[in-house]
Amino acid sequence: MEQQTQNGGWRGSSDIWLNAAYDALLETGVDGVKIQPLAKRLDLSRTSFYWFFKDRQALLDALIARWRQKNTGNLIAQTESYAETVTEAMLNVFDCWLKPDLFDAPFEFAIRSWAVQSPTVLTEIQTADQQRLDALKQMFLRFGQNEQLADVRARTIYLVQIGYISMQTQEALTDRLHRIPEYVEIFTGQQPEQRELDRFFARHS
Amino acid sequence: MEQQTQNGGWRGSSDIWLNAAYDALLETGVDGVKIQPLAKRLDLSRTSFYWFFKDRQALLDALIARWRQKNTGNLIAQTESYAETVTEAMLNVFDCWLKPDLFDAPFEFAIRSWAVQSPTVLTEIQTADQQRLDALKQMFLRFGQNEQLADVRARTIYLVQIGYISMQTQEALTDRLHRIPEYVEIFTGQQPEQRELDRFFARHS
DNA sequence: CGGAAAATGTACATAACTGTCAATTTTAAG
DNA sequence: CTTAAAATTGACAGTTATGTACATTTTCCG
Repeated sequence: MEQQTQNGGWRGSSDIWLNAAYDALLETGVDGVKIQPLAKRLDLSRTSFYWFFKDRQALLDALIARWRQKNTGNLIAQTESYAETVTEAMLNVFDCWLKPDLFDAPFEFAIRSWAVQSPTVLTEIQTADQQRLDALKQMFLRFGQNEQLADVRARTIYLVQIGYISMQTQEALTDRLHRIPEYVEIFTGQQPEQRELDRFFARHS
Repeated sequence: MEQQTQNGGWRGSSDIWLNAAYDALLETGVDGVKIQPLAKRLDLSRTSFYWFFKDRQALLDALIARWRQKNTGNLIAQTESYAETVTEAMLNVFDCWLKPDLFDAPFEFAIRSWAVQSPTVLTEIQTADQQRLDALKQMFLRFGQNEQLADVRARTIYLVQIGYISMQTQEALTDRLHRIPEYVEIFTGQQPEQRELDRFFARHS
C-alpha cells in the first residue's frame, strides 16, 4: 500500500507487477504467470507492463531473485544461531518450518515445481540445496558428530522438510508441534531436554 | 514397438499418444502436454489424436490413472513383504527408492508439480500420501513400536523420500547405497545386522 | 478383390497470448 | 501554468494452441 502512494500517484509499478506474478506463481504455477491475465487482475493495460519489464522473462527472473534472497538466507542463519546442545540447535532450525516469515514454503514449492520445465531453475535450486545441506551438516559437526552421520542427519532433516513442503499439507500449528519432540529424537538421536522444549513452545504461541 | 505392430499397421494408437504425453509431462510439466507438439513429435496429424481421446483433458486423466496404478501399489506391497526384524522391513521399503520398476520417481515429481495448478490432482496426491503413510505406520506397529513414534517414523521415512524426489538429485547408485546403513539407523532407531545389509546390497547389483 | 471399419489428413472457426509502435494522459518540478 | 518525464493505452502483427466437419487413405476380413 505504502509503495503505491509513496511512488507517486501512478497505479502501476515494478513491485505491483512482481507481486501479482508472485501470487499467480503460487496459485497456478509458472505457466499461469502471463502478462495478459495479470493485467486484467491489476486492472491495467496489458502493454503497460512493458514499461517496467523488458519482457515476460525479465519478470520470471525477478521472481527467482526474490526467492533466492528469502528462503536460503534465513535457513542458514538459523543453523548458525546460538545453542547449548544439539537438540536446542535442532529446535532453532525448526523455527523455519513454523514461522512463515523465516521460510516461505508455498513459494519454495512453486519454484521447485517450476524446475520440471526449466533447466535454469533446476540449477538454481540445486545450488540452494547444496548451500542449505552444508549449513546443516556444519551444525551437526559443531556438536561433535562424526562426518558420515552428520552428513546423513543433515540430509534427513532437510529432506523431511522438503518432503513436507511437497506434500502441501494443511495442518493446524498444534498438530505439527505435537510431533516435534519425536522429530528431534529421530533427527539427533537424543531426546531434547524439557526446558528446551518449553523454550521452543513458548516462542510459537 | 510390439504394441505398434501388434495393433495393426496403423501408426497411431491410444498408447503411443499416452507415452508421448508421459514423456512430455516428465520433460516439461503438464503445460508441455499439448496435442500439437505431441503430433509433431509422433509425426502424425494433430487432429488424428481426437480419434483416440475425446479431448486434451481425457489424455491428462489417463496420465493420472497410470501414475495411480504404478507408484502407490508397489510401495504398499513392499511395506507388507516378509521381514524378521524392523531393520529388514525398512530395507524392503528402500527397494522402492532404488528400483525404478517399483517406483517411478520422475513421474512422481511431475505429478506433484502438476498439483500446483490443479486442485483435482492435489486431492489425488493427498489420497495417495495418506494410503502410503498408513501402510508405513502399520509396518512399524507390526514390530511393536508405540503409536506416536510409529507415526512420526512413518512420516520421516516417507517425507525423506518425497524430499529426495523433489531435489531431483542425480547420484550414482553406489553413492546412495553408501548412506543406507545410517538411514536405517536413523529411521528405526536401531542398527541393521550385517547379514541384513549383505542381503540388501546383494539384490542391488 | 471389394467394402466396412479404423485411422489419418485438410480446412475452417476461435481463442489466448506476446511484443512493438505511436499516440495520449498523468504527474511532478520549475 | 508550462513542460518534460513517467506511465498508460489502443491498434497492429504474429504465433501457437484447441476442437469440429468432412474428405481421404489404409487395413483387415470375408
